[in-house]
Amino acid sequence: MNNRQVGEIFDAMADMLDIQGAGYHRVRAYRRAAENVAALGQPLQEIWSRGELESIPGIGATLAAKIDELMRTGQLEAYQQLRAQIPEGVVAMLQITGIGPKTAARLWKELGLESIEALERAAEAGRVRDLSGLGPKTEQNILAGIDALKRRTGRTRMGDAWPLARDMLAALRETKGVRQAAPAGSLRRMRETIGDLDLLVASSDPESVMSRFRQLPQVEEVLLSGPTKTSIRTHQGFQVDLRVLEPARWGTALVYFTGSKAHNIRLRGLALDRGLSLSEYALKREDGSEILCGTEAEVYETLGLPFIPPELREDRGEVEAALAGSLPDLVKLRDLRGDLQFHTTRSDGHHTLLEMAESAQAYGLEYALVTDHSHGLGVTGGLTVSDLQEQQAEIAAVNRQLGGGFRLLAGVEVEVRGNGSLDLPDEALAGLDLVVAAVHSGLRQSRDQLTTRMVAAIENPHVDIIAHPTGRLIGEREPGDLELEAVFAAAAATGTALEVNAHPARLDLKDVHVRRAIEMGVGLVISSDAHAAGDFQLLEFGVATAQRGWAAAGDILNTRPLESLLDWADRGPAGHTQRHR
DNA sequence: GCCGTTTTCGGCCCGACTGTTTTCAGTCG
Repeated sequence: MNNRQVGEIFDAMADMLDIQGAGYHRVRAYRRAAENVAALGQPLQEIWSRGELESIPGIGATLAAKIDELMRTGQLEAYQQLRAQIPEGVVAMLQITGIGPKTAARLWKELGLESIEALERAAEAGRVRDLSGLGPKTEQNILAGIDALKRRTGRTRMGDAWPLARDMLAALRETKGVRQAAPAGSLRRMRETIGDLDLLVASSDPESVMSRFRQLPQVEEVLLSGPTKTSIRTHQGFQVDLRVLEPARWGTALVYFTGSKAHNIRLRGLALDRGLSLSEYALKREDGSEILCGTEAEVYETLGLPFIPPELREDRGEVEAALAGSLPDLVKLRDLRGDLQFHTTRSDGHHTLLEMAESAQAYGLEYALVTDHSHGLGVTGGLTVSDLQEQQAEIAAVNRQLGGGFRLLAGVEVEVRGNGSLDLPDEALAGLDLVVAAVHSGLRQSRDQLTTRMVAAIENPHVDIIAHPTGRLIGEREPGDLELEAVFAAAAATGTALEVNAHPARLDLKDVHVRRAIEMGVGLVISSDAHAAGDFQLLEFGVATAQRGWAAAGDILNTRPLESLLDWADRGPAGHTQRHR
């Protein structure tokens, strides 16, 4: 029973309790527990075996007992009972926009509808309007919502949502009266996937902004539109919400719409402690007078807090840290001096070594490590020992050509074979500046097998960095079944670094694992995994992921100057012996 | 169901929009 499974059970229980009409706060307690379990970054099972479940925020005696039951028996009586009482299809109705727990319960109990399909037939037949309080419009909205649900492909990757947000905001900025325009919501917090896109605009002429927004070429359908809020659906079925407000209220609005919801609730609690009420419009005193905040910093300051970066706003301890003055000094994009994974046309990259080096230099990097695939990864036509030697000569030539201020480093992304050995000989690896090792095949191995294999790679004295440790592809492929605690322990013991792969499809390690790895003393690197000259910009996503994992510059090895990085890697035998003690 | 320099009970964030109502419930974020 892993963290994800427990979280899903608590979330499902929250849905079912909600339909049953359980109290709002009880339902919220289950949802909060689900979120906090998902945010742990370490196995719930280990916390359970140490008897420390109640140390998890939002887990009290009752929920701890439920987790205990799940861990011991793999079952949960209370969950089974709920499932027996409420048809699965009724719970599924909650996914339809516009249908909440109250409506779902009534459709089920009063119309006998037990699935989305049955609901669709009833709505088409005009039977839904028979319920008091539901009319023809609601019926049409339900049908539109079912249609949207069928087309919905789940959450969108951060890397796909950003271009859409940038395009729409650029268009809105051209509208008269606009002072500020920014993304908000999970996109601004740089979550790996985005549900709906939230945009925020400050303008003296809201109606012009709304009008422009409704007419953007990306818009397929206007879902709702009022003076301050408009929601649309794009042709791809992606929902975008726009809020427009007056510039003087920008700070409170940006805090509010950036969220997370859980973070906002904490801020509101702090406001109440100070006799204030916080909304998206202002902080309000008890006498009704308003404190307007034009910046986010003013909002936090009024609450007695330092500025909390959006990437931390998940109610994962950032409010406590802010109160204690112990917020981390997060790593910034500009702290990165180099990149430690990119590819060229020698394997599966699209540009030559020189083109990639020039792009890396133009991007502002001081060094970059070439890491074409080794030959074991057949699909990419990877490097043999002699290819690697040829490339080293080429690297020297490019370094001479580019001159000072930038240094290309010799490396490889060597394949970790099924048994944990590497598919290049020691002699070939010894001549490189840094060696990156990765698993690309056999990710479906058993937990024991995969973990043993990964630990073997980590303990290999030639290996400096493990690339994309879990192998996941967001929305496409589940991570390998790894015992990450063992991987982190091995990495910390040997001084082998783990990668935070910046590609938006990977983001691997992910945020909560970054945080756990740092706690365990693991050194990290942020790498672009660039396959084309423009891909160094992806580093931004890797930095954001590290920030979400509370990483400071000191936790990230490629923030170091070249000399210091090479000292760490120390290719000499003594250095390795020392580091792999 | 959680939680506590308001501590074992009584709180638990705040507001917009819609559809259906004659003043508001439900949903959403």
